[in-house]
Amino acid sequence: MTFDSREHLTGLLQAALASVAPEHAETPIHLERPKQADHGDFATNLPMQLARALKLAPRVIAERIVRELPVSAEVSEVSIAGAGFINFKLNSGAKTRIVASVMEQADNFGRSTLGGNAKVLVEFVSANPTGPLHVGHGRGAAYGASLSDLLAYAGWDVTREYYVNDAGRQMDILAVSTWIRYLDQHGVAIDYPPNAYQGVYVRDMARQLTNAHGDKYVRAKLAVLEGTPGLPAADRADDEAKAQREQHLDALIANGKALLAEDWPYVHQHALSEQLADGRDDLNGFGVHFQNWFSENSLFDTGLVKRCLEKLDAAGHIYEQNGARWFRSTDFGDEKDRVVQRENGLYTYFASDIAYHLNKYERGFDRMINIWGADHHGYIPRVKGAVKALALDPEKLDIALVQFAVLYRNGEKASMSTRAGDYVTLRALRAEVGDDACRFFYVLRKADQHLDFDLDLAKSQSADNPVYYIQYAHARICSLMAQWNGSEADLNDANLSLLSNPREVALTAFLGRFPEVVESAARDLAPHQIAFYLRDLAAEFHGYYNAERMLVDDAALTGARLALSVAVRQVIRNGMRLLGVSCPESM
RNA sequence: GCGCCCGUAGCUCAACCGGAUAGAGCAACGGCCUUCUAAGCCGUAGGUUGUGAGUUCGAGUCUCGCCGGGCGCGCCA
Repeated sequence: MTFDSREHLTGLLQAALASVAPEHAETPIHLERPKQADHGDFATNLPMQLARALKLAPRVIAERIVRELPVSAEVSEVSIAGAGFINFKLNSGAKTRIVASVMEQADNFGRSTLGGNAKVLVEFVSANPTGPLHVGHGRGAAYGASLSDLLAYAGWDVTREYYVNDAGRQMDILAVSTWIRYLDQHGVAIDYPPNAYQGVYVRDMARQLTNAHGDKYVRAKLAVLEGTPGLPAADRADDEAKAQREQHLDALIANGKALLAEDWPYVHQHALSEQLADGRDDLNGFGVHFQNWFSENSLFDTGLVKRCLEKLDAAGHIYEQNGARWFRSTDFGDEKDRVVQRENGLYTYFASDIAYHLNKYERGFDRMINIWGADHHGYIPRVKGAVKALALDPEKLDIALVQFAVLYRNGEKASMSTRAGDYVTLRALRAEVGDDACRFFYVLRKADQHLDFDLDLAKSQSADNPVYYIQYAHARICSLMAQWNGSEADLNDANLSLLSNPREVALTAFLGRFPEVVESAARDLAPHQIAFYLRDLAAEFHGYYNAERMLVDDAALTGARLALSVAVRQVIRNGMRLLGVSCPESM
């Protein structure tokens, strides 16, 4: 197994180092895979790292290290090159062994213990349950799910969590939106506020209310509108008009709460659970699953928000000003202090978020990863600040930002306007391009890069589409196996030494990289590395397939080549599973 | 204005935490199907890594300035 090869070479180098420069024996050995094949299978820049400390030319150090290198049967050639690299070539046995390893470890090939079974919480999506998920949430979902699966594969104990913003004004707006639609359906025509939720799903929920409880929630128009400032002209976009619209909406909410009294929570709850169920259904269909749906309201119910602020207060980080209570986040690197409790007594979103993070720490995770939309980056200092103020370890908290995804159709941007309610939903995107292409395209870019999502390309069943390219390699191998008149188990005894042509050697080396890619991707929180690796692996296989015939008269050679092919298929499966993309057996 | 992120082939993006000659895929051009799936393969062309300095054996990668783009700067969430 190549991983052993890496460790093996490290051991040889450490031994040589101990004798050449005992005082620097602890220097970390960095082994890399050279880009160029003639630079060998592995290379180290160790001599260059030592050059300054030893005050010697790198090549001189390289010569001394090579002289002291223990003899190894695994290594066929050691050379000094460039400014002071030491290049290693492995013997062919060491390389083809990887094929047997893949077959033996099967679904577990590439699995790592890097995470040391540490408990990590990955929180993602966490969209307000006020309407269907859109394509921006989709990227967070795809990234979070793949990252979680990747971390689990790399040895972490992963918990996937969705933070449900079920408290606060946005939920009230959804409830009042539903109620106004409901009233309209019962002949009580209220001008629909432009800042209420516009989507057709609001009407659907209103109808559901009627189906369940008839006209129970109908109230007189005058009562509903009582005390509201009214709506300014629709074409006014000045600050005064905007403020008035907000006041109008808040007054409608207040009236709703008063008029419906104990029935208001029902309407509120109905809207919440409908939207939550819709989102959950959507995500499940997308292959995105959560262990926890964490309610923001529960933080108030259990008194944690209060306790949390008391704790901060006791530590002297809270003060009062203008009737509100402020957290002195500037003491912890934020650019200004932040309100945690408003003049009207209500807690801000930030207050419950502090409590949420305290709760995460109290649950005993070794590490927490928040996946946020990049537009929230300004929020990082205050959350980190709150964590520090609570005397918790900020190093345990990682915040991964996901940039926007912009859809392109026929070369033009697709509309993403939330206000008009005509934005592209995740569900619509999934239906249009399919879950496989969707998941793959979302993670084909580094998360912190803007993503141009080309709908036409994702849909195209052509060579241009990288999803099919990889799936096709997998299907080809399945097809080969179906046509071969042998049993797969026999491949375990294949004579791998027959895999000697350059393409075969290159392909086996490529398979050996997979565990390294898994670790690197996990370390960098970068599942896109898996996607790139798989595409390159598929390319390597397609090239091999076109150059050599697999099913030949020579049974031994056929066996060796099919063993290699099956190993490729296995690695494709393992990688695609991390990305949540299927591997059809035929296309 | 201040803060964070980003500028790599015509386009979309990689580049193993500072390494060797910066790599893929589209698009362009030229080849390969009477044999295992042409959703494929082979080849050609395409670059002063936005720009100017600095750090050192060595910079796409680190530091600073400038230019250009995105986002954020609520008692919203």
